Amino acid sequence: MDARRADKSRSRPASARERIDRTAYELFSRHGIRAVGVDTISARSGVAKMTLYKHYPSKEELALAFLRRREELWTRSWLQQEVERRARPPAERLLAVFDVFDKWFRRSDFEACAFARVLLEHSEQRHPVRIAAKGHIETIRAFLRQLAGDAGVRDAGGFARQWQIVMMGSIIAAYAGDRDAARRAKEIGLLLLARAGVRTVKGVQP
Amino acid sequence: MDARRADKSRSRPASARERIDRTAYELFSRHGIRAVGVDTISARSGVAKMTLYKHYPSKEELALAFLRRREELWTRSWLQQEVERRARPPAERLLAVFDVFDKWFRRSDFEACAFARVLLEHSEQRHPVRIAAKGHIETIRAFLRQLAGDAGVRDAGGFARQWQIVMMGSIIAAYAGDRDAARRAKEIGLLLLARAGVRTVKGVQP
DNA sequence: AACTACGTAGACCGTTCTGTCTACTCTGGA
DNA sequence: TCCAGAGTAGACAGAACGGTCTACGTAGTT
Repeated sequence: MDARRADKSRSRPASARERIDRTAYELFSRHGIRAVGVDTISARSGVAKMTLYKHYPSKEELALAFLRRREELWTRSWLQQEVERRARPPAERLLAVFDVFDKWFRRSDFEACAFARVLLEHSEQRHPVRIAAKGHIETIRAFLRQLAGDAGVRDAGGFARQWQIVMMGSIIAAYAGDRDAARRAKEIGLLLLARAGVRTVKGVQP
Repeated sequence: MDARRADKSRSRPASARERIDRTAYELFSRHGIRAVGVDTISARSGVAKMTLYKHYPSKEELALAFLRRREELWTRSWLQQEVERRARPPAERLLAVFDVFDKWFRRSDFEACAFARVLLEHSEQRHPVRIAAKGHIETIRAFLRQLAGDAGVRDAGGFARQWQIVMMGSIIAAYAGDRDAARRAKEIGLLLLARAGVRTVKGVQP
């Protein structure tokens, strides 16, 4: 078991669990939870259904695990990492969100925001999956609030909420076909920063 | 038949077709297309399934009819009407969108944007329902573009796209729990109008 | 009185859904 | 050598899905 952990990074054949997680991530990200059945995940991952249910007692648990993975891979390892790589000053980092989005929106496999999709998929207020999706959206906002605070914005909380409105709106717009949604959103971002009295090097591209 | 048409506005018992449309509207608006089965619509409307399939040859056709009805009731009879009722000058009308949204977001039965939900529900690019949802989003944007043009905005098309980004973002934010999303969005709207060089009576509330 | 248009109830079909069960195989230690 | 752990294939259950069919009821027209 320890040996198994040790060379996790090595090119060992992926464990059943990993294959389940990866496949669920791909399919749930792209199509949503409702649109993907466990049979499909079982087949596409090459893992027997019984094994899947040994790791996750229900589809709902699998969905929750998917959302956690989405936060790990999309929010943290991708969005935050990319933003921090592209700029140092917090205000520039906020703007960099839209540079990262710009590349994302132009990918042929652009899949939109999994958290928003899952949120809209579940209309029942107290549904665990909906609550989880809300939580992951809050995680993103906490990151924005941190940047806004570091940039010297007075009401960092309110600012972050406005920034996130622009972010989510641009994602839907892009999914509806507007390839330039990120550029338009960045312009709005510049207005928000200007009003907050934050100086920026107006538009640092990659 | 003519007699039936004549007193359509009278308090006659609703026809089967009307009951189907009304029920489909309520359920699809709130829960999405995938989450609602035809059996449920049949049962809740009190209309036999065969009658439903006599009016709509498939669930997909019913979904398309729902989207058309949503445009009729939500976009035109509600959003546009309310906006035009609340203000006369085009710039004020643009801002009024967020006053209307504010009331909407605070309703206990706030159901978010059906077009966005349906768009995210259908990942297949060429799916008729997805294409229709895109079209209805464009209809809303055409309304915004008209107002922006009337307000003297130079690039009315681009301006409308930015306005819609803020609108859609605020809807998702509200659905994720931010009751004040409309107020925040209106502030962004003021910035956009100011930058476009449009004078406004900063914040005319109902 | 007979015809037509519209609607009903409910059985039914084939498929897909989540979730369970059995019986078997492989592999890595003790 | 034997055993435990992990995984396999595939059948299966029970419900829900979209969609079809029959046989019947009823209201209005001619």
